[in-house]
Amino acid sequence: MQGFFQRYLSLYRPLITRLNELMSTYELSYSLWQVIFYIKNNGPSTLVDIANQYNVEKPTITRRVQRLEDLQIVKQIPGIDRREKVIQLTEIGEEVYQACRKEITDLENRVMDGIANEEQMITFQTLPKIQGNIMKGDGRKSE
Amino acid sequence: MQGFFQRYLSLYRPLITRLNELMSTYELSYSLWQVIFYIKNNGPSTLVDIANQYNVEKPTITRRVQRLEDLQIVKQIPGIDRREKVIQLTEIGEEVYQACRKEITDLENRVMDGIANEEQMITFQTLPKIQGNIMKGDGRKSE
DNA sequence: GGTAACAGTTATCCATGGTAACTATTTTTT
DNA sequence: AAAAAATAGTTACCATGGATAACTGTTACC
Repeated sequence: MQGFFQRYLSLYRPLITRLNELMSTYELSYSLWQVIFYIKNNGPSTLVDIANQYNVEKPTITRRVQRLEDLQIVKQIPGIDRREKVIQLTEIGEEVYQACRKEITDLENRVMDGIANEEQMITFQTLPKIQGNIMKGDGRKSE
Repeated sequence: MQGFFQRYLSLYRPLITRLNELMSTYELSYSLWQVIFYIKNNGPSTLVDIANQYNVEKPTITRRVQRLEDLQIVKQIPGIDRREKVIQLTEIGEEVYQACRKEITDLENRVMDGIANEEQMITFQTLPKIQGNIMKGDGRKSE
């Protein structure tokens, strides 16, 4: 499938730019949205939970959470393990989630305009398979 | 198609990391590769040509080309319009192109492992349609 | 020949993410 | 139970990639 990477990657910048525009209304970006999305769908979570989910390092999540705390979108709740910082959505956070969720879903629909349902489904299913193949080949532990 | 963006975006970082690893052998990154690829396939080109192709600003391409000149992968050739900087692959550049082209194509094949040809084709065709929909909605000029 | 448009560069800034080194806890080992 | 190892999080610093604004030359237009 020669040229696949090019096609995949040339969509990235327009898409992420669009998403960030969309969320700038709430002083958010897609990277912050990921955190909101995660704790909304998985309940109160630690920074390590989130870092694992998105395959990024801990300091990256530390920063995202700090910004969300500044925006009063998340707050820390007491946990048993005092090493952990368990965070949760605030009420403001819930509202922001609902508003963004709607806008993102709308965009997801618009973006699929004129594309047959079957094609959408197949693309939807194929992307994670590709990701699996890439991450399988990572072979970090095999040294 | 709820959750599409998440699926699309979660593939980005593993993929670009993999590509950059692959090209670090040649002191390259994917962003530099794009320039090499463009002038290989379109012949001697100006910085504006390249910037237009990838929807990035001119200073971004200035930097990429400077680094490729340092690496002796591209060189400037004389043109009629003395404002323009027409660049072309050097002999070293040609060799690097061939080597990278091969490695990237190999990776493109590996990444599609276990995915039916039909699914590959549909995904391949769907991505640019989505991109079209996003960029259509940009409406920059319509103010 | 003067003005506008264009190609490219420089300087500066922003967003995102990585690594290394550290603190504070908890778990494991002995 | 004390020592060592592992874990969660933070801080400081750096790299990449891209944007904008302001600038220099050069060419096109009238």
